[in-house]
Amino acid sequence: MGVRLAEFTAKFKEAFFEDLTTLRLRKAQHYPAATEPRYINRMIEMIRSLEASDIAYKAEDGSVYFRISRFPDYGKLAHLNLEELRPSGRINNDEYEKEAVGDFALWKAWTEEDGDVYWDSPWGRGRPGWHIECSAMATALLGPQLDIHCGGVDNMFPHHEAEIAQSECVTGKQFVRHWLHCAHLMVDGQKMSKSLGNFYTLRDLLARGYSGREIRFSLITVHYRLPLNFTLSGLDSARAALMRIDAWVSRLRSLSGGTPHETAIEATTSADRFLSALDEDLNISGAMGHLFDWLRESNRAMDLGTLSPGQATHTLEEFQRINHILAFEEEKIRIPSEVQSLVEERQRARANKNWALSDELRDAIAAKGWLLKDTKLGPELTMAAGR
RNA sequence: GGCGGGGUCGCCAAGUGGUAAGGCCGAGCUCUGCAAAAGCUCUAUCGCGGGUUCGAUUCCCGCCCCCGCCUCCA
Repeated sequence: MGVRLAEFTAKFKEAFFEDLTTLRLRKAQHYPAATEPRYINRMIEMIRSLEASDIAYKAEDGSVYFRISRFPDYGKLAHLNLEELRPSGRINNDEYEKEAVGDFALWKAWTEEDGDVYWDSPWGRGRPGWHIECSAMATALLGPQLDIHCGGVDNMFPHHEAEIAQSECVTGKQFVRHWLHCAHLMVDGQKMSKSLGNFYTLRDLLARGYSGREIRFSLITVHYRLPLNFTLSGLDSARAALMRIDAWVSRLRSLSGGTPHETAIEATTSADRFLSALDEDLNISGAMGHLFDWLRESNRAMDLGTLSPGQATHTLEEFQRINHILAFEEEKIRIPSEVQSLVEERQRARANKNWALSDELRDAIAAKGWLLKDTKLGPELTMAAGR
């Protein structure tokens, strides 16, 4: 209350962009805001165009609605037959001044509770409807026709239907060539919702000691059209799988050298197999299967000593082709100096074969939340995941 | 009720008309000051009942169960 809209939304935007970085998501070229004047103007323009062709009408409450009877394809995307819709009880007919229940708002007349959030329009003060915002911004930036439009399945109806209706009535062109609808995110077997309180924020998970790439891995493992049940044990298995990839990469690195040389075992080009799996409607699980097959095969070759330095270099280069997509490389973790000095002290104890002190120091390090393991390349630290 | 998406090893998850990828966990072995880690190896007959077929987890029919949407919060 009393907080300006822009001020209120700023912190959420900031958190959103932080999250993108944490999850290693490539940034989009544009992040349009529906409140920008150029888009508000475009929305108004579109609504005027619809009004001119008698598809939009202004109702008594001052709001402008889309007359869905003028767009026969409305409901086609979601396979809904509008005549057979079951009244869900959620609509209170008397509350609206619409001609038909299904008509959706293009422009909403200002009401008391909108406060200072309003724009002037040919229909008076008000604000745009949700659907027109997307049509206006999308067509402004991408033109009248989109190759791919993504969104959650839950938005298929009515939102995507409305977008199609508005856009096509204005531009006269097919709005979207391909729709990619992704399934819901579930948490611990239930739909994630505020009322159930069964949600984790990215910050919660980071605070529990999980890293961005572990969360990324966990989220990536399921096909986009299938619901993903997010669990902490899923994160644990992501962590284990990533450590295995890390170990493989560092093993290849220490072996690599010289001129890249193709290996006999992956003459079938593992990276190609990975990528062509993704070409099949983003079959990430199939692609990951290829990655791990490849990992095992080259590990076996290294065990047998049949992988040459040049082949190791080549394998790393091939891996980069898919890591470009996966972005699974290890992150630099910041080790507190107090922990670091304990590690150094322990190394001295080990050099003196003082195993008792060494073990004691490892416990001390563990008490500070770090897991230490001795590898051929020296001690390695991992942040312990909490519960 | 309508529409859509699912039910595959303890958990996660691919896939195909000819007898089931992969990951995690577990077990065994190797390595190792110990502990780990890491590497290798091993582990399913695909919700239920019919049908089609030489052969079905994969096709058809019926049923059961789970999830989502069914209109103005964006």
